Amino acid sequence: MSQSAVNPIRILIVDDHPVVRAGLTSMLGTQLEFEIITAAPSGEAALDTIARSGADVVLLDLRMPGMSGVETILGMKRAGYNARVIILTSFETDEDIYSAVQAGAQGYLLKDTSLKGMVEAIKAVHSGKRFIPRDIAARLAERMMRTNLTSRELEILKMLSKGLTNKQIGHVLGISGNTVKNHVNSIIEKLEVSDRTEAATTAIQRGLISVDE
Amino acid sequence: MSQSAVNPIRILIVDDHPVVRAGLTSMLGTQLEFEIITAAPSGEAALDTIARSGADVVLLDLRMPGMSGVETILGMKRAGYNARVIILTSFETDEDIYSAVQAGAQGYLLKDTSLKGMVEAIKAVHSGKRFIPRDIAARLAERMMRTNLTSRELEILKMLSKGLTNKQIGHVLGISGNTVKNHVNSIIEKLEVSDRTEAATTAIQRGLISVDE
DNA sequence: GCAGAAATAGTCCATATGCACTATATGAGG
DNA sequence: CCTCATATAGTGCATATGGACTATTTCTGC
Repeated sequence: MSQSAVNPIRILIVDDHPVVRAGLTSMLGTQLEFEIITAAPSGEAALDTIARSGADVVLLDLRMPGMSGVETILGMKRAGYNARVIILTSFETDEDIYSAVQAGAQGYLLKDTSLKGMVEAIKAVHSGKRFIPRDIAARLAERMMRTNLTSRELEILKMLSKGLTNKQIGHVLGISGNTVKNHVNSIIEKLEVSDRTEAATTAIQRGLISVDE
Repeated sequence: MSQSAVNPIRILIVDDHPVVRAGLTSMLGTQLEFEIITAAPSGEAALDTIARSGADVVLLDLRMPGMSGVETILGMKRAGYNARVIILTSFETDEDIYSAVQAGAQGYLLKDTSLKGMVEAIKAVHSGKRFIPRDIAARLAERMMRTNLTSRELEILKMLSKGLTNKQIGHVLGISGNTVKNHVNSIIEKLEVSDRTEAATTAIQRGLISVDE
């Protein structure tokens, strides 16, 4: 059974930016084999819509106010919807991509992709394949190889990046400053950096922590 | 002389993302009083186009590969084009906004703005007013009040964020570690942070330094 | 149950950091 | 010419940091 205008791929667009919704609708709407069902502004709205319309492919923005892209994917799974998901985002960190793929996204697209690239990705994902750009796939593999920080280490990393000393961190967490020092040392070792300052900046670069939290 | 469909506001869209170009064209094209001249993918293309078409208002993405938004504004000034400029971006640091306004942008819009907001901004800017959202204007004012780092301090801040010690920085710059320490202390004081680590992370947050340089 | 990972806590020690000073040289602007 | 900002260099000191260890507890996977 091949795709045709008679049996189009039903696409749901989920993005909080009006410009992006209009852009995708306008670009993809020119393709005969696609049918844009709805452009939803949020993950909540998407779950609502998908229940009624039964989309084949969901184009999903990762960063949205309220329910994030990853949360939306998980919500879809919980509700038993098995539409295929393509993540669509502008600026991405390795952590973002990783968690989205972990959650069950089948494709990954950058917003600067051309119409041709998007059509290709949507068709690939709809036919059951995965679609992840080569360079991003490489980074993903590297990310999975990398020794991960434990949740405790991540917690301490966040506090350290806000300028807290080991003693202060220990006080907040109710553990000794010595223990914090141990954690900081293993953070430095795992990230292969030379001190806590570089640990903070590389963590931001890799998306392990964000600048505003 | 009032605006009408007979004498429309001529708009040039400059953005490297096909989706955004399509979205803006589709959204603004519905307005009778606007005429979309071209959607150019880069600053270079924009300078070319503006020479031929004479746009009234330029919607300009700040972050583009090649010629940045700020460079495009400066290029326009040098060439003597006096179209009014609205900056349009997704994620912005205070430094970005500041330099764009310094360069001569009259308006500032986030990409998650609604059609209504965009129309308002374009009309305001075209009629000679400035259009900068209240919260962004506040941040801009705060930014201008803030004591600036000297070029030496900025230089040291960059190295410090890469994990270099004062002694190492001194060695690279050919000055004593004591002097570097003095600079680091004034950086910490000016940024109102508690140590070098927080200095690095706040600098990234404010856009004083970037994560990949 | 046992191995291994993770979190906890500690010691020792060399070095780095942050802070409070003083002091000199230089260049820009009134 | 004088002043101010900047960059330079230094001293002294309390504290923080990073590295190398040992050791106990708890939890998870096999």
